[in-house]
This record gives sequence, structure tokens and C-alpha cells, in this order.
Amino acid sequence: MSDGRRNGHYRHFDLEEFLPYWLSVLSNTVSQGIARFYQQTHGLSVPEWRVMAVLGRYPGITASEVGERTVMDKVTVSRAVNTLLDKGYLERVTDASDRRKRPLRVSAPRGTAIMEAVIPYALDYQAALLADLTPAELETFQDLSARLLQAAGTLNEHHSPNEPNIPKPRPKKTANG
Amino acid sequence: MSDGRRNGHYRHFDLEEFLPYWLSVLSNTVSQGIARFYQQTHGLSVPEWRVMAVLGRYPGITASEVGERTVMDKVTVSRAVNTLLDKGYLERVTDASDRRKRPLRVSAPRGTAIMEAVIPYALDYQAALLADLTPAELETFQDLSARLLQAAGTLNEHHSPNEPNIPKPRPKKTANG
DNA sequence: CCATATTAGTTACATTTGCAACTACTTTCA
DNA sequence: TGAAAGTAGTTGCAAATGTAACTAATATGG
Repeated sequence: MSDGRRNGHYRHFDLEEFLPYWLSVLSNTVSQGIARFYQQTHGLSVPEWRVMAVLGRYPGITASEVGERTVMDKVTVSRAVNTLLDKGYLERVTDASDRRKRPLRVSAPRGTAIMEAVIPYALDYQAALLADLTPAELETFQDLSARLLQAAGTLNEHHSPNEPNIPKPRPKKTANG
Repeated sequence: MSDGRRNGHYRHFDLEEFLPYWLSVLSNTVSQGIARFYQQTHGLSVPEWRVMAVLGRYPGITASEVGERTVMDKVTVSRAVNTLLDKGYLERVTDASDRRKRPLRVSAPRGTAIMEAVIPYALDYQAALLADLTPAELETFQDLSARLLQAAGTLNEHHSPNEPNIPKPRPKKTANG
């Protein structure tokens, strides 16, 4: 029974129990607390925070590499990087052997100071979130998440909508449903 | 050790292992496939799809109630509802005993047809995502998610940033990561 | 009853975001 | 070599989103 009907009305469907929906709610709720912190107290947007975080860990990578690691598109990264440069939180040079590449790093005192303020808060926040879970449960959760992510990834490659039935109202990329 | 330092540089921090971040990546990846489907083939945005879904299940509720059930704010709901009315997928009346209230329902042939097309796809997509998990694992995942959501909810109420240290660069609400 | 507060829903404005097109530079290969 | 193709990053424009301010209707309390 995959035709969507059962006695004339459509198959039972509860948004609340629909995986994409409640993952979205969970993600937004979990992100909210920490995001509000670094936004309100340090003026960092989510993309900015992500850029700082990966550059803290991988100094000298380029914007493209930041994008790969953070799953953000290059426009988002570009804008975040430029804002952070303006704020003095990042330094940018030019790769002499390939002048398209602009390696980035967290700047000497200012950028480092921000990270030293935000990271402990982020780790404490995460610890508080996970306080109820045993280490085993956390590991299970990570494992199951990883498997779902894997499944979603392969599904999205192969399982694209067969053919649009409707005037194609302008393709989208965003998601959250 | 919660001061963020260790030998002069900040505490080890991996964005990839940070709960808010990877939940965001998971949520986006999982949502992408199904969202692309109903967007490209039926012209529904994420808020529109959510509105249709809850109205399919709870016919006759108002926009406010839709907002509560979908965790979307009233402006988003209002706009989605008006678009859906324009498209002929919803019907709206006025509550005689309280004329502020405008009960909504999925419209007779057109709205129903959309739902009959999208719901089976959504359920099949979810089934494909979960195909690798045993029923027990799914239940575990739901349980752990629920506990995380609960924890995040209470954290967000009580654990607000103590006091902004910086010129408050324009409060935000959005979150992810 | 009437002033005030509250609730449902919409509108306005400012930001954010995303895709496409663009510039600049490098690689490929004929 | 040098034209074509590819890569790094930016910019322009249009759509989506969020906050606050608004209208309309109802409830409350003196």
C-alpha cells in the first residue's frame, strides 16, 4: 500500500512523527541556546562561528576548504570570511604558488580571544545537553545518527524525483521539513 | 577545566563533533531529499508543506494552532496559508462566535490531491531512510532524541547568556550550528 | 458600558540567503 | 604557446525570513 489511499482518504500521516520534521525541530532547539550566546555576546552569526571554529582547528585552509568542512556553500563562506576580516578576527594571505588561493587563519589577539570565550561555553553547553545520557547512550546516538546521515546521503544522490509533474516553480536547495 | 585554556591555546574543539553542528547537518541532509520532491514537483515550500500536513490531520484548526503544532512563527504560517489559499489548496472560513479566528482546512479536490501525492512519497522516503535500522534501534533513536529535545528546551529557558559583554549587535532568533 | 488589555492575523522593513553570473588565475592539451 | 576548460572567490539580484508595528475583534475590570 504505497498509493497513499485507504478507504478514500489518504494514508495516516503525522507530521510530529515524520523524521525530517522532528530532526529539524530538534536541531533548531539544540542550536538555539548556543547560537544565541555567541550571537548576542560576541556578534557572531552561525556561519561566522562555523568558519572560526574550523579555522581554529585547521589554520591556513582556504575558503573552499572551509566550505567543504562545514557543509556551507561558497557564497555563505565568502561573506562570513569577509565580515570576520572586517572585524579583525581573521587574517588572510595569498598563496604565492597559486594566487587564487587565500589561506586564512584566526588572527593573533582578537580572533583568539573570541574563540577562548566561546569554546568553553560551547563545550559546557554540550555537556549540559548530554548530561542525562550515559556514555553508552551517547555513543549509540552518534552511531545511529551517522547511519541516518549515510542513508540520507546515498538516498539523495540516487533517489531524485523521477520527473516534475508541475510547471517547476523555481528549483530550490534549502531544506527543513 | 572550564576556562577554555590548556597550555596557552584554547581547549580542543572539533566542530564536526559538536552536537548542534552535526544535528544541523543531519537535519538538512535528511530534509533535503523529501523537500526537493515536494518543492520541485508540487511547488510547495517547507512551511507550506507543514501547514498542509497538520491541516490534513487536524482539519478546522486556526493559523495560530497550526503555528503551535509546527513550531513555526505566526508570520511564516500566515504567509504560507495565504499562498496556499491562492493556489486553491486550502479553504478558510470565519468563526461566527469569534470573528478573529479563521478555521482552515485542506480544500475539496485540489488540496486533497496534493496530499495524496505527497504523503505516500514522504512515507516511502522515511521508510527508505530507516531501512537500515531495526525497530529497536529506531525506538532507541526516538527516545534519545526526545530526551535531547527535552534537555535543550529546559536549558534554553533557564540558561540564557548571563549578560551581554558586547555592544549587542542586533538580537537574533534563528539558529543552526 | 467604556477604557484597557489581549488575541488573531497581516503588513512593512530590514537582513539573510541562494543561485547565477562574473573576475581572476591556473591547468590542460593540441 | 595559446585557446579552452576548470577552480577560487566575489557580486548582483530576487526570494525567504524575522522582528516590530499594525488592524480588527474580543475579553476584562472598574
